[in-house]
Amino acid sequence: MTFSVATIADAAVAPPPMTAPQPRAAETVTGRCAGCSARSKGLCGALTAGDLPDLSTTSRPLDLLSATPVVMEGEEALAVFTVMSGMLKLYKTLPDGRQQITGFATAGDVIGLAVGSVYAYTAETVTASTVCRMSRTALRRLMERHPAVQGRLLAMTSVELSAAQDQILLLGCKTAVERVSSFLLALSRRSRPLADGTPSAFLPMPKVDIGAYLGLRPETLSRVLRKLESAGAITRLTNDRIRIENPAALEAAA
Amino acid sequence: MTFSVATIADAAVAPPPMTAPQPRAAETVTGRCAGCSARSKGLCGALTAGDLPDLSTTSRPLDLLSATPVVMEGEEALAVFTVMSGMLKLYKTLPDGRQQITGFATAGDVIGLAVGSVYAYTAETVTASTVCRMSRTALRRLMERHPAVQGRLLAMTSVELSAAQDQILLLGCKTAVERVSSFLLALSRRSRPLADGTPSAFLPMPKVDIGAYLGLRPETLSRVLRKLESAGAITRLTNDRIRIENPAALEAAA
DNA sequence: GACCCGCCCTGATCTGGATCAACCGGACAC
DNA sequence: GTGTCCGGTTGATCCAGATCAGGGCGGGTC
Repeated sequence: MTFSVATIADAAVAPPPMTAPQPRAAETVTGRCAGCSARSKGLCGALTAGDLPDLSTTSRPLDLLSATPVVMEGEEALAVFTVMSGMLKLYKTLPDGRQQITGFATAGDVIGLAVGSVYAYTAETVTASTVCRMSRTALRRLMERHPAVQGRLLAMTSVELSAAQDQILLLGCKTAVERVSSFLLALSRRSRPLADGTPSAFLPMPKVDIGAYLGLRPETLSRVLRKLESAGAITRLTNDRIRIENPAALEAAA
Repeated sequence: MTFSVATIADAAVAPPPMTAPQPRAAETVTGRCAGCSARSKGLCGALTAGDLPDLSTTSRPLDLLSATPVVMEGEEALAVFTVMSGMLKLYKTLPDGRQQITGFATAGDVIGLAVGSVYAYTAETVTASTVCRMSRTALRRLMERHPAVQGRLLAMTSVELSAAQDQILLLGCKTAVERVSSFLLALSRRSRPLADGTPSAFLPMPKVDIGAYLGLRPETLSRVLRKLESAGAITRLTNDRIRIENPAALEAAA
């Protein structure tokens, strides 16, 4: 059962959470982007403050509940979305329903860039998220007017390509323990350390999604985590937070 | 045992094969690019004939024997290379020696683009090949002078990213039969059909390399090919040429 | 010619992770 | 409260593909 992106995106707009930027009536459209927490990231980081009117008039923020599809594989690629907060999973589906998560998107990431006229993957929120929509034609016009945007897009795509190749290495060569160790290390690099300074990893997505990202069943993931814990490499603080006790041990295992 | 790229590339220049474009003494540098068989592909396709002097003065063709490394993972990324003919394998290596081939490059492909200052993968010829070298600084200058080159680079990187995500799906979800079927179909799309019109696939690389690309051992690859052959989906004409007897059966298996 | 070497193929066996099944505990509805 | 559902965990078993082992063949050198 598929829905059009616009339909879902509009229907699933969440009641405004306190954390999301809410334009006040007196606020100008320029001000909306000026106050954006993701302003320095994503595509927008390539623009100076003077260019903000170009942005504000063409982009529109959306607050989304969790489990909301934003773009659907195979549908016409009409817009791109910059993640402002929250987390999304990007995945591809085989005809028989098997799914492979190709990545998780967080603040600053851009989703929905398509080579052809249709999206190559599905993107769906895993937590309540805020994304900023820009139509494809607006993006094209922005690129023409501001060449730096194209450069930024190239840089971001190159980084993603490199990450995808790392994932190919992981899926093609590594064992279950190596995959999980690599994943936890990568997460811990993007996550703030705990109050006492030890690194940690934040896993808001369900275990089955982590498995679908690493090419493992959730049962296997659970066993590996317990193995790492009993080896003293990690401690499971809560269901979605892991403390890295021994980064060197994880490095060695990855 | 690693060698510097320049050392190997210079040492391994092959005796001029008859098929490679050979600049004659009277030929101008502009003429060299004008006669290039890969002119319309790769980066150069973004340039018009009038821009050829810019290309010819900054790029240099190299004839390479098979099994010659062109760029080495971890070495300083000083140049990019456009493949003019032949085939290269791109791979990443784990500390213990396991290798994952992330792709094969053929005419028109650009290799050596790096996010940071070092190459993220090794590229090595699998057949005798001709590549065209351009320094990173020359590429940067070319992009500044010709914005279309940056656009072309973005398009090529996006296509590669999409291909990498397909490969992630393959490695994360698919069975051995599905992987080989997908691979043969992808190859047959890039390969000319046989004289009688039936599609075919050309596999100049050793079986162990195909395996390293698909995340399979060569023994498994051999068994799967036999299985597909006895199922009537393919016929092995020679060691490096396969006739696709039943594309629909392969599609179904992929 | 004989020999060697690299690549490929085939058979036998092994194993890491998948699959199947059961259970637990927290969130939610009623 | 009770029932249900869903995500996670654990144990038992299975199997696809890895690993181990041997043999064939074509191209190269001497």
